[in-house]
Amino acid sequence: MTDTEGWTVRLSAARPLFERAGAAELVADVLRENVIDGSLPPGTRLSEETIGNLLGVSRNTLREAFRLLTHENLLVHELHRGVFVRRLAAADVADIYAMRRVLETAGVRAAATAPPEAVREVGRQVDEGRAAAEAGDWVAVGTANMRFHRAIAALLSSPRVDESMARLLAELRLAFHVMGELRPFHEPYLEGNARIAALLAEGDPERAERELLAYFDAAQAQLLAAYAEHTG
Amino acid sequence: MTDTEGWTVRLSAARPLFERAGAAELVADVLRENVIDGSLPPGTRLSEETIGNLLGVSRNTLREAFRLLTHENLLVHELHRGVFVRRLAAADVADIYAMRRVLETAGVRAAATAPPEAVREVGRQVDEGRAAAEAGDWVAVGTANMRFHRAIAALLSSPRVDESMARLLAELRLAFHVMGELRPFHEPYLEGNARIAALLAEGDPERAERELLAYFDAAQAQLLAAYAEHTG
DNA sequence: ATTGTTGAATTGTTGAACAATACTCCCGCT
DNA sequence: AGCGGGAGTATTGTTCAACAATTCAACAAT
Repeated sequence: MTDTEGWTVRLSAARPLFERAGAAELVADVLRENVIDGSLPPGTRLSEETIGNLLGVSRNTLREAFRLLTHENLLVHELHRGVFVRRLAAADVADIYAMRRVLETAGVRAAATAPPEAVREVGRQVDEGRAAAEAGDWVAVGTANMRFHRAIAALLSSPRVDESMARLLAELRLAFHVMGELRPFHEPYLEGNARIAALLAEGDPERAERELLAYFDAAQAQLLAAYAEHTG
Repeated sequence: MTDTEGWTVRLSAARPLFERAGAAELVADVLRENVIDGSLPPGTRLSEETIGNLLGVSRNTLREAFRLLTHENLLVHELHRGVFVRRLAAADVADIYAMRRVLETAGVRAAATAPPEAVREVGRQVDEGRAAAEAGDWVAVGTANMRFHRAIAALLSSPRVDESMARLLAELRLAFHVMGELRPFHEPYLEGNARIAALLAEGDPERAERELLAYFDAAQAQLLAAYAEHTG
């Protein structure tokens, strides 16, 4: 036994692999994927019969999956009318950004006491984004951007914050579908993200926070503008 | 029509009365109550057959209720084993306080731009707590304390923050059951809460934040101490 | 004492049935 | 033509019963 202390934690880390998911969870995963990537646009009605036949599950399990996604704010449930892919109002977009401001600014302020690996992860996502941009893959730039901001919140090392952040970003993707072109929405922020990562790496959280807040204002304004145009 | 602007909000406030809650929601309400007040202690297994017969609902609706509460982090669901009242680990308690620090300090910093009514609500809960303390009702002091902290987070005027905060505090109640006596846990903080409210009212968020952080450290330490004693 | 094995109990999932509600289309009326 | 009203249809809400899959405890074997 060369390893006199670490094997228990390594085993318990592997534990999630054993708690398999039930059918409802699997169905929810599939639907979540299709909602997030836009295959099921906001407003789409999800018929129990149709989806049930499509995925080969019974109505009961399907309803459990619906309930899961409803509580993730990706679907809305109207009594006796069915479930629909959520349509975010402008106020929702603003609220999501409000909460992101809270969580992410707290993240950058915690950078000093965060594990170095967590700080490196922020920079890593900047590189991912740049690589995707050079390849012209703006969808990949978008996901790299999401991961960048998740990494910022993760500086707090709080599972609950991580989960909230993941849910907020998943919700936000519902709003992205109103943006026709992704490039003008993602490209301008590649540089800003790089600046934030650099400021964090060199230990200047105050300026990183200012930079981050500027990003929020710009991105929110841009998104809401597209929103007003799209709905009006 | 003497009322040219307020009737729409009053109507929409009455709206919840019309969208009937399904059976699952009602069952969830009952169970939530019993979990929160300790009738169903952490670790209790909730048998589908037993509870189903007890409440007179079918297994399907019961399972939907279970899922609701699982998503609120009050129950845990283990595949093929059933649902159990959540047992909070010490790490969970610490994490809950970590996220509270994030949300509530953000609330305090937003006090200047928050609606005056929201600031008054903070002070109101201080008074509630004091009144309950004089009456010797330490359970009521506890709920007033919860509402006090919810009011602080509510200074951000963000529905999503409010919901997160409500869930965190509901979770935290699971931990309170290890405290035998409530008085020594709640009484010391009445004065601190009053100071925080006063500092907010007179526009000194920096000191309010310091006071609040001191509260978090003290309460978390006290709770974790009781935890260590109880489990060890 | 540890390791298989068996069997009972519980959960997971399905399909069907019926009730309650919303939606559609057609009819009669103005 | 346009506008209600109403019957019929389609969909969801809820329950129930059955079977499959899995866990758990008791027991047997080594």
